[in-house]
Amino acid sequence: MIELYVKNFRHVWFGVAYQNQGITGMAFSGSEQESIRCLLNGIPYDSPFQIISEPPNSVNEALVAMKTVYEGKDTAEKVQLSMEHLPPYTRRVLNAVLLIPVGYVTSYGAVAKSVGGGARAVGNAMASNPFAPIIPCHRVVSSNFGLGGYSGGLEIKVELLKREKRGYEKFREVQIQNGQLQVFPVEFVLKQLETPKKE
DNA sequence: TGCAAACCATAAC
DNA sequence: GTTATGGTTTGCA
Repeated sequence: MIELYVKNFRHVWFGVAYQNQGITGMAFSGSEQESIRCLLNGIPYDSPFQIISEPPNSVNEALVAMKTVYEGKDTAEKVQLSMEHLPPYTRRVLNAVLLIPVGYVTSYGAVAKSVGGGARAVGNAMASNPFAPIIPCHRVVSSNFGLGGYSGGLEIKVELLKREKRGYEKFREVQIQNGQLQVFPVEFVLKQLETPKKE
């Protein structure tokens, strides 16, 4: 049995799917219905589920963590995610993306270089990320610092990035499992965003 | 700048 | 097996 939990923080509905003592998916949106719909999207069509109001501790922590990331604050605690149901490559990508610090972004190609595979494959992994925004796929953008895409809508992606602005100026590298990943200040994206289109 | 061709894991047939 | 499909990238006119 899959259990679904949704909770409203300041007009945003955060939801978590819980199965076998583990968190298998999450979603957020402006309406309760939509959040539940997204959660259901991530589970097999005919699996039984129920919506529950009293979440266990781990779920509650996840909900709070989601809210924290959503608001652009620095995340303190790590949430335990179960990714066994995901394809191996997707898992590698998601684990790498998880290490992108607040205030920085990277590109699909850069992620690809650090975990193997190609940029488009990384894009696919992002598109199927069940753990947004905890796994910060919003911090992955095009190589030219264009936005790229976002399943939840590009506006949300921009909002999240704006809130994560930290005033960094230089790129840097972070250690991931078996390599390094270049990350760049989120400002690079925001700046390019406001460059006026030329007439 | 714009377009075409390479790129690569997954899901769907 | 094979094909189709992207939240890409790069090169070249």
